[in-house]
Amino acid sequence: MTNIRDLAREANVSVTTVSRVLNDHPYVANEKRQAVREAIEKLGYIRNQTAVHLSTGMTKTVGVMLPFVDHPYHAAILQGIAQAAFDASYRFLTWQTNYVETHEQLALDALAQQEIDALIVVSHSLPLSVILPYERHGPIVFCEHHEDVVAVYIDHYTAFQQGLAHLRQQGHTSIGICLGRPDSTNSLARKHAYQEVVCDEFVYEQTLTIEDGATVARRWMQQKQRPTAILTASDHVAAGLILELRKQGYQVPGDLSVIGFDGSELAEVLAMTTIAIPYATIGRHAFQLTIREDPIARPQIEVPSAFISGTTVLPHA
Amino acid sequence: MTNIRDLAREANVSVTTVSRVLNDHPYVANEKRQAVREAIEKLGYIRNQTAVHLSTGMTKTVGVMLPFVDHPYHAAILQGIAQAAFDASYRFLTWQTNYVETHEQLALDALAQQEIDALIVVSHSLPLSVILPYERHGPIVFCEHHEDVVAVYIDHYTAFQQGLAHLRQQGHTSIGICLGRPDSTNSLARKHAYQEVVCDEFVYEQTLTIEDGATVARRWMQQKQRPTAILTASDHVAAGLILELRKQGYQVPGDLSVIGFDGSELAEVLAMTTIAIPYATIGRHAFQLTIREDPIARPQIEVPSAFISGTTVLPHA
DNA sequence: TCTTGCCGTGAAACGCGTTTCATAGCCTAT
DNA sequence: ATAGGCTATGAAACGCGTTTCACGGCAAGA
Repeated sequence: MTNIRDLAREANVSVTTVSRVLNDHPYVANEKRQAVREAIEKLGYIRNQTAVHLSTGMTKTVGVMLPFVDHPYHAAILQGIAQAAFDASYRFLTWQTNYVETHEQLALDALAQQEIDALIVVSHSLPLSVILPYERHGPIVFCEHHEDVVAVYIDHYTAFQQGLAHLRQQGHTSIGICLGRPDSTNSLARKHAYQEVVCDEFVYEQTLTIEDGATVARRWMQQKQRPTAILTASDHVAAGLILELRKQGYQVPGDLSVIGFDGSELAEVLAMTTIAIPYATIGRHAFQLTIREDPIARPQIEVPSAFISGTTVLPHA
Repeated sequence: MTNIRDLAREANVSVTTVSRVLNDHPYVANEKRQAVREAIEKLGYIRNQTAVHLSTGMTKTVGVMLPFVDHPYHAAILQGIAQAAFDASYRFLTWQTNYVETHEQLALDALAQQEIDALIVVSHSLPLSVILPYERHGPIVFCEHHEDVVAVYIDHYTAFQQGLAHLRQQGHTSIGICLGRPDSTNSLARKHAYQEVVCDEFVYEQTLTIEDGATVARRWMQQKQRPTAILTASDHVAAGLILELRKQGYQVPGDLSVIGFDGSELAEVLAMTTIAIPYATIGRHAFQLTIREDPIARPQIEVPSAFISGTTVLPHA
């Protein structure tokens, strides 16, 4: 492999000058610049990026810690990160953690070991007390709300309030909710909004996928005391719920009103009442925050959710 | 930042010995090994990975070139890659290209510039004549079939034949197909299978998403001459098609039989007839092929598809 | 007793681009 | 005429871990 010293020799200049040409620095005479360019051409030189990384002390790479790359919600955030990173000529490394703490730790290690310049935590199970000390090695941005961290998030409390208010306006008093991981930050905020207005609790936990939604449907069908409406934590869960109910001969919204969450394509095609979240925007903001200039301040960005009226909610008699 | 020379000084050994301790090499006396460990502890040493990368000439990182990170089909492959890479202590960098050739080129550049050790091409639009020369910089593995390249793929020709044969057995003679990018390798294979058995062609192109499926439904409804069955190139397209038709009062499979493609959760909950593809397996194999020992041979792995009988196909009178 | 051979250790080279600092010529403002 | 500033250029240091090579010591096989 030819390196810049070979180029310098070939072009009769110093390595400094070669480096300047490579980086488009000014203060290089045109003849020398030309000579270096010819040497590059002649010797087929290709810049070694790992050397650049070592030399500059940065990798122009951010890490992304997320539980699953193939779940629609996370993939949508990833999409936003991918786009913003691309625009800024950054790369991103992904740690798919499955919420396993030792796997999450590897992403933190990578930050400490200077493999990445910054870390975006989409979702985590390690406590903040473990994660935050790593901020001394580089910016860490969260995609969910915590006090005193850099974060871009949506207000799940308010979003759920909106959904619940809508159902109550429609006369529903017996309302159920579907949550993901029961103790996640987001679930706690949702449960909080729920418990403020509801007496009889119908909480379905660990619902993440379409299949989980179908499972909720089966549980609902077997219940003696049933809610007349369910607010879910994802369109996929809602879709599984709706489709399974209909498959079994129930009416949605006739027998059960359902509200989704995400504002996905799936909600659109099912004409689902849902709460739209701009996930790609979250990803983009998160990336932007990693490369912000001020490393001291801890900005927080709240992105808005939007209630979308569809055909899966009916007034309750 | 403390480095191994600081450690060597602190522990009264040479940097070589420190390196050996760090890498668990034998031939280090226990006292010295212990002394180095204490120095690491005392000085809070953290290995600089970029230096390791430069020194060893490899990054333990593979690149993934794919059009979209948030499309179910690609995300599923990514999932397999993520898992296999994790198991092998590798990382992966993702280039989301949107099929833009200049973006694809950046992934190739990264391979040449030693940012990644190998590249997995999930899908591409650059011609092979541009891509293959980069094999001299590291292994390149494709997730679709081409002659004389390292590849892991499914036989779309045979898979489509299966679907078509099923429809014909059920008495359908007027059959339509949905394709993605019309000139992609996979689409060509599919079209090939289709044109071998069908006279009247109903080809719906550029279908990738649920929304695209709904669009196909609208087109189908407006057609005078309509197929009685449609074979799609993805479950999402099929789902959009089915749900839109039902929303408009048509019967599936009564008015139109539909076969999906992927074997996704969505197909399962819709009890869709589909062709299941083990995408995660493709991703895993692809990763394995990047770190294979023999860099000369060009192995190919064909992964099987599986016809899954559901409730979206009805015999034609 | 002599030769292998393994254990243990370190100096120095290596991978390679960036950046600091010093130097020098030349022009402009005072 | 002189100080100050800009253009140009290169030597050398820097970032930092790995690896090659050489060498001393000791034990086992010949």
